[in-house]
Parts: sequence; structure tokens; C-alpha cells
Amino acid sequence: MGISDRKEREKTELRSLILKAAKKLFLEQGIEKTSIRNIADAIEYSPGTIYHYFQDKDSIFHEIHTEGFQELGKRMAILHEVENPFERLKAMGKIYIKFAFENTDMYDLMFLKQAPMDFLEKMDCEWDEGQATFDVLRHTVQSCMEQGYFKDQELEAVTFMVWSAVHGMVTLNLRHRCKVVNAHTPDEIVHVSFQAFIKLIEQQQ
Amino acid sequence: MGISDRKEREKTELRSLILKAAKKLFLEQGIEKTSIRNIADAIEYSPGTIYHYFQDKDSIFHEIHTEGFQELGKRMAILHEVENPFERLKAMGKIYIKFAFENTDMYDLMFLKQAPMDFLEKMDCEWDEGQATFDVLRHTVQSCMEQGYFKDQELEAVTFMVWSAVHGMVTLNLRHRCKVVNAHTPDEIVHVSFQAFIKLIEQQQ
DNA sequence: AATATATTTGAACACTGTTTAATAAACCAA
DNA sequence: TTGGTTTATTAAACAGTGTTCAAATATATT
Repeated sequence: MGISDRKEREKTELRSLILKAAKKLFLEQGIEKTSIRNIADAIEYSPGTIYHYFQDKDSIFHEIHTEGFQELGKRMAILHEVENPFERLKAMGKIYIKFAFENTDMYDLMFLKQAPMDFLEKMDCEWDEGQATFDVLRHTVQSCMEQGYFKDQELEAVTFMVWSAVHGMVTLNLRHRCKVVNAHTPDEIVHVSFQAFIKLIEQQQ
Repeated sequence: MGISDRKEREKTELRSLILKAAKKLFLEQGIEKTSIRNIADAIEYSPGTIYHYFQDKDSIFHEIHTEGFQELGKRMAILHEVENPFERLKAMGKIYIKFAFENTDMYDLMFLKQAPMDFLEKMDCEWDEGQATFDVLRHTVQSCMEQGYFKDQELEAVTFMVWSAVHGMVTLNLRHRCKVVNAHTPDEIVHVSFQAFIKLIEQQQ
């Protein structure tokens, strides 16, 4: 069945060509300015062709969002080297913030944009990417609790709180709501308030 | 000058008629589905007329965003009755979360959407609405610090951290990222993690 | 009444995501 | 090689978007 194999290969090739062009345009100009016609132009196909490989725009951006989680996962991998749970939690926060700063549009797509969630809703799928990342955080928080951090607190609540705090800092910056802060630039305030958050947890000990 | 007075009056009347229709449509269907043509239809004028009263769509939604801050301000007003600073901080968080839950699209516009910030950028204006709200929070945090909370922390960093934590919880819920949490519904987790955050601050004392 | 000003309009421009009928290409069996 | 079938690709169309602008209408002033 070598022929149908090649056909299959050609099909996935054009599919990934579309995806590659979409990602390039997306990283250059964001989701709103990346239109189906732009993507079609970039790969020199008609707009209609794209709908033979993807059911809609949301599905394309869901796949790009997944690539974002792969990149974040890669960066998180070094955390295995950090033995101390609380040090690991701190390092995790720093990696998360660094990722957000260096991939603003990607972070936006992963944690703010409707598109990937709309796709999951339509397909009746779970948010596996978010789930896996949250699981890693939960595990680290649990280890911290076993060492006496977050005394008398509930694991799930603390984990979500930690995520929320960092996500909040990052998104207020991303969406230009940090102008109201004195004495710090928008980029600075994210870092100093993260340190303040860490200090708050540490001082409990 | 009675005639020009009446003309002035009529002009502001149509202006606020546009605004009223825009707000109604916005609260019913969100910003994306509220088009200039929708608004024009609702008030039975042509689309072009709207551009004699507003320079663009962003300016309309900046004004609606301001109304949102007025509503939030009204709700915050009862905080004057809460003497204890930390109780006031807790109450403030609860009001903020309640507002976000009861006015999801408005919260989105106020703290997430690009439109009002794009308008301020174009007009070279300050974000007065956000500034005023942040000032109230800063003042409350300062009072808390004077009572021994947030020991050895910087005021600005702590204030932004508190805002970020609550904003993070609210927006992760708003943008449907809470599915990953176990044992709690998306709505529940916001409340329990807020309690966890309060506990974290309290336990320092 | 004629002129000047202000307001309103509808059409146009350049876009958007998506669907579809028609066409072209590739494949397979006789 | 031919004929039939499947697959891939396209252009055009649909219904929408924000915005601009010349022209038409309405109002006010001289």
C-alpha cells in the first residue's frame, strides 16, 4: 500500500505547511490579523483549500495553542533537577513568567483567547494541555505542603490560587493594565509582585 | 442663545441614545457581536451618523467601559463602613469577584479587552478609571500594612499582587480555563481559592 | 427668499470566515 | 487505453465587519 501511504504523507505535508504558515503569521501579527486569506496567500493556495485540511479557524489555532504548550513543557522540563519543592515552585513561576514575556501572543492564545476553548467545546474534548500543566503545578504544591508550606489549606484551592496570582500579573501586563502602578515599569512590577507573593508564602514557614 | 442651546441638547441626546443602544446590545451579546450597523439599526439611523458622534468603535466602548467603573465604584462605596482594614480588603475582594460574576462582559471590557486601552493610546490619555480603583486598593493595603499585615513588603508590589491574584482567578474562570481543577466547579474554585489567599495573608499575622 | 451651516444618508472600500458548484487531477479496474 | 470514481483545488458567492465620503436633506441665519 505504498501509494496510499504517499498520499497520506502528501496530505499531512500540506496540512503542516498550512500550520507552519499560520504560526509564522500569528507570531508576527497576532491572531486577529492572521486571516484564512493571509495563510492561503502565504502558501500560494486558494482560501478554500485550507478548509479541506482544517474544519475552521479555531481548529488551526487550537493546534498552534498545543504547540505553545509543548514549548512551555520543554522549558518546564529542567524543573526535575530542582530537588527542593519550594525552590521548584519558585523556579516554575519564573519560567512561566519568562515564557509569557517572550511569547506574548502565544501566551494570549493559550490562556486568554476564546479560539482554542471554542474548538474543544465543539469537538466535546478535554483541555489536555492545560490539564497536564496544572497537574505538574498541583504536584509541586503538594510537595510544598508536605514540607509545611500552605498550612491548613486545601491542595486544589492553593494550586489554583498560585496559578491565578501569576496569571493575573502576566495578563494585567499583557493587556496594558499596569499603567496605574507607581514606582515601577509594567515589566518590573510583574517581577517585584511575584517576589512579594513568594515572600508571603515563605514568611508563613 | 436659546437655539444653539437646544441644538447642543439635541446633539448630546442623540449621542447618549447611541451609547444607550450600544450598551444594551453589548450587555446582550458582547462586544464582538455589537457592530456599528447593529447599533445604527437599533436607533434607526444610518451607520454613517454614528461617526458624527464618535470617532470610532473603540471610543464608544471606552465610554461604556467608564460606565462599568462607575458601577464598580458604586458597589465599592459601602467599604467606607468597614472600619477594620483587613476586613475592608476582604470585602473589597468579594465585591470585585461578585461584580465580575454578575457582569462578565463588562469585566471583560474593563480589564481584558484591548478596545478601551487602544482608545487611550490614540487620545494620549491616562487610564483614570483604573487609576482611581487601584488607588483605593493601595490605600486599603497600606492600612493593612500599618496593622502588621504584609510585613517587610513593598506597598506597590503587594497592591499589584493582590489585584493580580483576584484578577487571575476571575479571568481564568471567565475565559473557561478552570476545567482543569478537580473537586470544584469553575465558579466554586474562584471562591475557595480567594479564601485560600486570604488565609495565606492572615496566617502571617 | 437666498444663502450658509449642520446633519444625515447610502454607497463604496477593503476587509473577514465560510460554503459551494464547478473544475482539474489522480487513481483504479476492466 | 478507456471509463468511472474519488480526491484536490479553485473561483465565486454569501453575509457580514469598520470606516470614509460625496451627495442630499434639513435647519438656521441674513
